Amino acid sequence: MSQPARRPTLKDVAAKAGLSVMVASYTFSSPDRVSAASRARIQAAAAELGYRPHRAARTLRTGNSGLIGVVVSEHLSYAFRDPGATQFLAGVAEVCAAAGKGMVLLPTSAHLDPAATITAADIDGYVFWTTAPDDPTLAEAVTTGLPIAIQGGPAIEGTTCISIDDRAAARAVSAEALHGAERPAVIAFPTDPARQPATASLTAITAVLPVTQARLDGIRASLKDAHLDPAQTPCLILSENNRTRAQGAAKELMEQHPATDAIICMSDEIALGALTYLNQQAFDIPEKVSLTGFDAIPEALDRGITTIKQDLHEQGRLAAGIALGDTPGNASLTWELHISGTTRQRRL
Amino acid sequence: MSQPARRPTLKDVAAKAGLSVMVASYTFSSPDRVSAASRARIQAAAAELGYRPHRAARTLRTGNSGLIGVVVSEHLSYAFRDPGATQFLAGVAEVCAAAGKGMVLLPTSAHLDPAATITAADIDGYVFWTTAPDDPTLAEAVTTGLPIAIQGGPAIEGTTCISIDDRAAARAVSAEALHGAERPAVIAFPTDPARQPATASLTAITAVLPVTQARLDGIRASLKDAHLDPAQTPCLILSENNRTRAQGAAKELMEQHPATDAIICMSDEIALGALTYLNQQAFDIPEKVSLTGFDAIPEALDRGITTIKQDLHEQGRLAAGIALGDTPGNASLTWELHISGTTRQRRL
DNA sequence: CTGTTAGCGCTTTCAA
DNA sequence: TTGAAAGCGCTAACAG
Repeated sequence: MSQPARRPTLKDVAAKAGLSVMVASYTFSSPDRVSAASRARIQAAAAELGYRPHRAARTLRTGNSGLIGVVVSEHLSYAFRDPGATQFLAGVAEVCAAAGKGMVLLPTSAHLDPAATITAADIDGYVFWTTAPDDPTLAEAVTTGLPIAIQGGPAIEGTTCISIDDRAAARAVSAEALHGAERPAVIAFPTDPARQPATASLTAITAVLPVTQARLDGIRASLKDAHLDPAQTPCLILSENNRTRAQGAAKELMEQHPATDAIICMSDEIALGALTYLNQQAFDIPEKVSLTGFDAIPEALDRGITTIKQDLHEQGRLAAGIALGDTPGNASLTWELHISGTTRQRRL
Repeated sequence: MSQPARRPTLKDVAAKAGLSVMVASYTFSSPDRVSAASRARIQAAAAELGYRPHRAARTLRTGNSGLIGVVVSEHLSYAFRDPGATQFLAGVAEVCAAAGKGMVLLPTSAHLDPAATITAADIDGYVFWTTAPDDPTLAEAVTTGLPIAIQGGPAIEGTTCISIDDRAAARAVSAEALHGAERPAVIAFPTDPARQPATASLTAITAVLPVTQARLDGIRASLKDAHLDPAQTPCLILSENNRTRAQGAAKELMEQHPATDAIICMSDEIALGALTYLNQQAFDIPEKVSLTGFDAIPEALDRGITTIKQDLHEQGRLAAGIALGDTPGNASLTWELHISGTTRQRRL
């Protein structure tokens, strides 16, 4: 009878090589401490047995796991739907891959205990995608004392916030939408987790996510800059950052406010949906209606949307670095106004 | 002097509650074994100390980690770029979230040791996204003896392949493209990892990925069904499943073969790129040129592309279930031909 | 229902 | 350069 299949351990390897467990251990963790001859014997034995280091045992002993935890909002699957999140996470993935680290997408949902979530894996650091200041999962993560990077804020003690100045950028891009406009409107991100779609006056709105709030503030500022009244500016709040919904919202907007001559969209995803509707209806863009987005996703650039360029991919790389233990440099993140075909020229 | 901060252990909790370690352990793992009174005392002590179970220790002891490993091709960031992968992974994510399991995206790249990759985390099962039969990472995963689900194949001993009959589906959708066509062409996925773009006759092509090969075979079969010659059918091979590249390929195709009257695209992503070009050039679709895709991603449905519906999201759910230990049911996966505006009507 | 004992596989510590 | 011992935090297996 052969032995029942059992995963070989260092002990097995050592026995096979006729050396002590420690020589085997050193061979994998600090090869230089071992003589070349011993090293070779251990390696041969390991190969023959199909030995593989046991990660959990190593983690238990050393205290780190080679994994970083990524937390993306309420629905994990959102990570694969939102184009911004997607770009950001691709950057995170790149750094993890280069460092040979794994990336754990942590499940989050209202009915899961945040503590359980955060503990669900042994993790060396966390990356959060845009969340609310009172996110319990975030609070839980902070108590671990591990490095935490948060894209888009909130800026919280014990974490590193990776974010451009959304307020300034939103102000700048809105200003482009507002050239020659008298009756602007806004299509906005959801303002709270419940995600009720709604229409309101711009002054009446506050948002839970810092990013959303900052962009709203920027838009309000640019309205004032242009001597327009936020209280008179309709704002459609979507239930999701999604181009199909945005298309519906644009329809609703133009039917209820047919004189609208500028649509400020809080993201390119929204702008793409609005653009589809406007094109279908053969609105003259930008002459009759101007349109702006935010984020400069490739498709928006292709379709000539005036928007804000920010490098979410690079931000992902940065965030991953911080989660892996880089000391957070104070490199302030840049954005750039990308003026294209959906806005009217600045009058000289 | 206060104690140096140390993460509290079960022992601390037990001591504080004046009970044994095991009562504390049971309180977390099988609460029913413990009297309500003890449970309450343990919970109170745990809360006060900020106790959190130590995952690695539990993993070391029990042998499972609550994590599943996801392997996506060469570039991890591809997981967040390809719309098909994205739908699939959203499904995986959903099941993981519901089960309270984490999802580890394992880094893979040519210069990383596959063994290291597979070992990079303690994992209870694997999900692979479409890979090649000789993928060394896959081979390594198989040696672990853990459950493995592979979307799109290869179908390999020791794994569960989650896939529709791509050949039959490709044959069916191509047949739609070919109604009334005499000079068809194909725009195809990359055929090998080196991903050289190329143009060739359809007969000359073989592909590394089973999915690609099956779709090619199906297309060839439908050409024969229609008494057309695969050897006369140009096939453009892309370097990436990407609509921008597909748009360029469509341009190249129509410039070099202006009489082309049907374009069979291996995915909706490709079809969307081709459609953009054809629309720009004001080709009459479907009268002058018909067009088909594959996968039924939402945008393709919106734009009226004739395509194959398959539920990648559901396949992701299935794959996750298998990786989490479900016994692979033999539910054969279905697909459905979705006929829309980009193909000519079948002649009666 | 509660407690004791042993040990998961590895690496730190210290000694040879 | 190598080795023996100890123990990381937890839970399976068995008593009581």
